[in-house]
Amino acid sequence: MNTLFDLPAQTPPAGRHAELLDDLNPAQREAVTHAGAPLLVVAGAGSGKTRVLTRRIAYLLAERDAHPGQILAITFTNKAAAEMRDRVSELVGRRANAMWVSTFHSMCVRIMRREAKTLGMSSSFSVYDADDTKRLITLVARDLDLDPKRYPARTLAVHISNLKNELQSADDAAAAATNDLERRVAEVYAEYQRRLKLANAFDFDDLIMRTVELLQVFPETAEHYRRRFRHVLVDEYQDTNHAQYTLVRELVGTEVTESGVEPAELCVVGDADQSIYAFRGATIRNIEEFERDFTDARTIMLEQNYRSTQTILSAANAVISRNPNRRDKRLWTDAGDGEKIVGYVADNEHDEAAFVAGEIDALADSGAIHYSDVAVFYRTNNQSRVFEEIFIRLGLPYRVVGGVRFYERREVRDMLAYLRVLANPEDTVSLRRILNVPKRGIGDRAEAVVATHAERQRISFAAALRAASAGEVPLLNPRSQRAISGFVELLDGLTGLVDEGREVADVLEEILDRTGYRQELEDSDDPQDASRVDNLTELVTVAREFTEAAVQAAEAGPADEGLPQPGSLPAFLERVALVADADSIPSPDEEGGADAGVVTLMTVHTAKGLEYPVVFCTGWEDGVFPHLRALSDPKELAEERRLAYVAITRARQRLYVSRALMRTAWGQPMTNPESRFLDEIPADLLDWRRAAPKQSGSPRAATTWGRRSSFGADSAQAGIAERGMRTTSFKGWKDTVALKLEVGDRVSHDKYGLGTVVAADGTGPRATATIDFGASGKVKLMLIGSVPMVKL
DNA sequence: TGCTTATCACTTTTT
DNA sequence: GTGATAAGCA
Repeated sequence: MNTLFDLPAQTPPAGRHAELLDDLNPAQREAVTHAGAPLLVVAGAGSGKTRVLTRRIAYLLAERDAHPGQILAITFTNKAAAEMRDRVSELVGRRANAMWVSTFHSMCVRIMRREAKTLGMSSSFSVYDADDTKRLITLVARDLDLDPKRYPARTLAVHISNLKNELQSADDAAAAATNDLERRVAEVYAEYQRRLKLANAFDFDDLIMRTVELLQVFPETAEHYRRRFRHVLVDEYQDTNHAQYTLVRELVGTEVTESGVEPAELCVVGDADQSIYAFRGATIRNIEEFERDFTDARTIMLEQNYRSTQTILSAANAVISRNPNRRDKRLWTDAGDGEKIVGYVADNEHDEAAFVAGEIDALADSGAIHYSDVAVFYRTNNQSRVFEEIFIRLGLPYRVVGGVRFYERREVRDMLAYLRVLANPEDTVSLRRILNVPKRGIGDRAEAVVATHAERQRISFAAALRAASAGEVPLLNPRSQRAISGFVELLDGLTGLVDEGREVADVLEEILDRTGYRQELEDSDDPQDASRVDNLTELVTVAREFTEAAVQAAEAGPADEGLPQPGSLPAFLERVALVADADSIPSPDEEGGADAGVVTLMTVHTAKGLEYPVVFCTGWEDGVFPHLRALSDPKELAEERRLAYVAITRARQRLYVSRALMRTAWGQPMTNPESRFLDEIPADLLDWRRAAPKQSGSPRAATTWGRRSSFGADSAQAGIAERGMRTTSFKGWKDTVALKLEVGDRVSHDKYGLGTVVAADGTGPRATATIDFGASGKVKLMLIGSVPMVKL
């Protein structure tokens, strides 16, 4: 390791750290050395973004006399944060430890732990993740007597989250509400927020929003952080939402404060073309408007790519260029054209998987690659199944990344809920989760009685539970009361262990024993429960290692400010809440050697930020990728296209694109037309290993279908006649008596593809619609019964 | 209280 | 096809 700055005698004078710059291209160098005005680095895929960021930090320390403590670098994932810290450490040595390199969320937790009291919270607050949030909203919605069909918790949660991302309070939401749903959401939001506070908890969105609030309402607090952080760097800026953008602005400051604190130096790095999280509130507005948001801002474009062949880049450029209103950017490389992109049209998803498996096998046999060089991408998680089936059959080693995560498994979450209650007794969601887990005779009825008591007495659920245990809740039957007393005693006993300072893993073991949780699983004959036991054992191991790591860290140096006692229960819970297991992705370079590694399977979203020598992009069909839900909305379609761009640009040497003519979804077969993105790849870059039958060039499947079947007025019964060979079918639509269509509606038909309603006649069972399917022509269809078509 | 059966609805998910 | 919730019954 190069520990330049730990060796004072050898520290060269300023201006001599040429090695920080000499292997950079001119644009990169400029991004590293730029000083003063806010800087936006537009970093195309594979253009050396991380290198620029880490070098810039090293440069700030070496050449511009910045202190590590003045540096704040913000990322979205812990993995990215860890990588950045490591790479800076390699350049500057241990001094890197004094920097704040963290995710938005852990940064906020860190600030809030210190400032919680200012906002009326205790610093032992819990952090609620999506699942906790949904549970609490379910409770709230039930208490407000909302019909769960009309207002599902999921929907409410999404709306509330969006509001928070826009920094809208419940009052704001109520004031702005224009329809029933919005009014209900505002109501739920207000009550949900009240309950969060009662539970001494923040949800993920709160962490950001309330930190913004803190900085805005308490200028002296804001100034404290501004004084401290003179350099703020933000990675993946295209993924920031409004709240995060505001947070950055507040941290940096926009003008000199009264006491003379200048705005900090800001550097953000991002690529609007790789923005794929709009559905979570990310807005590329932040990157597009950077120059307007920050006066005198400077923009530097990184377009030279060090990852892929020119063929791959040309395909990526061609696809992404179809997106409207985008800043033009063209990736290039001096690495040469490389192989053509291999295309394959499979009969069905099994055929597609077999092709992929066969290809991987052949490449591996030829010695050209290791399994770990290969990644298979798909749009949705359920597509992984066919690949797994065939990989298992062929004995191809693989690994699926994503899907149900370790920390989302029920048994793990149950144990964590116990721990959270021990750390924060007011954590109602966790408390109610474990109330009757494992079964101990405290049923829904008893729970409801306690909840009502809490509400009436205006006390917390925890307090009401204690009251119930002491027999102070008259409506409770004696049997339930005994059960509750037993539960309260159990918790008290466990709390005693924590107070004694027993380590987390020991406490976990005790919970597993004393609650009978482990016993119950071991006695079960459900094979799933055996793996649950394994997961719990794993959790104990994780906790054990966590404590050991903390002990070692404590020997290495003093504890960091703003963090819980290392190795403690709160520290463990924080790690689990904010770190999860994102870093479980095997990287190609770590594997190899004697071990050829495994093939990696994942969604395109998960693949962002990764790269592989060989990439299979599968399921490129309209309705799959781009996803059906995105077809009707140009904004969502543009996001799908960015997703395609991300997928393509993950590949270093070889890229495969495949689709299936027919695919089983939700138990029913459906045919999908070729993905429009396939069509957007220039034909000369593609080598079709197997093309679609009966077609030249690559006309849309919908077109072919439409031309072949001669639909006229007399085939108005098409919707019924074709039932047997129906392709798409979704339960919700199958039994619709009549699809209500109006002129101008957009529809998606199983065979004809997308169309626009040009005429609608008749009502009820005689209703018909004339629809213009573009290239497939105009078709008149009956709307009765099973219509293989959806309104978009 | 708790087990069984019916019903539904189904992207993506850094934290 | 699946997994998650809700009503129905022992």
